[in-house]
Amino acid sequence: MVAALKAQGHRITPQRLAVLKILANSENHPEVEWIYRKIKKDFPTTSLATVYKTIHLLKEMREVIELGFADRGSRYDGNKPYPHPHIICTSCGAIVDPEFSSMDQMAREIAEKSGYAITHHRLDFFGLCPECRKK
Amino acid sequence: MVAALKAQGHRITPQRLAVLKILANSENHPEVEWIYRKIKKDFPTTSLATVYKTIHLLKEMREVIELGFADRGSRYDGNKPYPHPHIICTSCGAIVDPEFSSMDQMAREIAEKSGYAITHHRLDFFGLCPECRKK
DNA sequence: AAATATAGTGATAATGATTATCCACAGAAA
DNA sequence: TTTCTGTGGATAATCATTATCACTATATTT
Repeated sequence: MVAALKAQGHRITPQRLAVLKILANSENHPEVEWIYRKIKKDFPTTSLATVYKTIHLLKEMREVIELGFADRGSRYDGNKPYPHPHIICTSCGAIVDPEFSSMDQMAREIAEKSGYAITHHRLDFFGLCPECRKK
Repeated sequence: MVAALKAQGHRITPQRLAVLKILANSENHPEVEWIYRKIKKDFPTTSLATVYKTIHLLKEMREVIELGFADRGSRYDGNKPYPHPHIICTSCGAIVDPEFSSMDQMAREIAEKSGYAITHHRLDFFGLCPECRKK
């Protein structure tokens, strides 16, 4: 990630390094507030805005993926910065990465292996529609 | 839907009927503002809050599903109120329901049949984690 | 049909995550 | 050292959604 930042002409600041480390090392798909609190321990003067800016930067460079939700804050993943399924607890918000084989048995397998009680899912494909491709 | 509302002891008001009709008949996965504007033509005094309340109600009765986004308003589907994949234009926001067979070829098939240029996707499973199941 | 109880509506304030703004500062280049 | 641009910090602004609350409409009961 550091290399990617430098390559694009961005500076490596202590604050950025801190955000970056947390994103690269955490398995829990953290939210901004969580990252912010962790950073405050080492750099008490860090602003929340800086955390947002850094995440936004890494997101644009595709070093981090965002899991956006309408009813709560976004969650981030710097470990596997590419599309992959998630299991999300609708009660406590825990997020884990399931392993599975085919789409048909997917939900069943995921439920078994993860111990989650799957109630519903969401599968979205993003891209440009025919109209927008022309432009 | 009307039956479902009555069954749960809810009143059938003109405003609710209007929201309900729109949700049941539109193929475009409308957003709240769009629904609101359409309703204003027939019931100019309708409040935006009422639209939100009605949608929330239908969502709770599982008559409508919500596609929530972090960076824009939610979109709703009253035609197929059960989990199913979507193709979403990251430029204009157009949403369509693809048809496909297996997970492996899914993205490819969807791209071909829909004409979308798929760049990424999102597949989320929701449910209760082991901890929350105990409670 | 009138009365009553209560759910629903409308207007607006509040909320909360995220983004924009703006100024001061830091680090590289000259 | 001076300059120049990128970055950080603090806070205001934004925007979709929800909460609030007084008023109204609806369905039921009498």
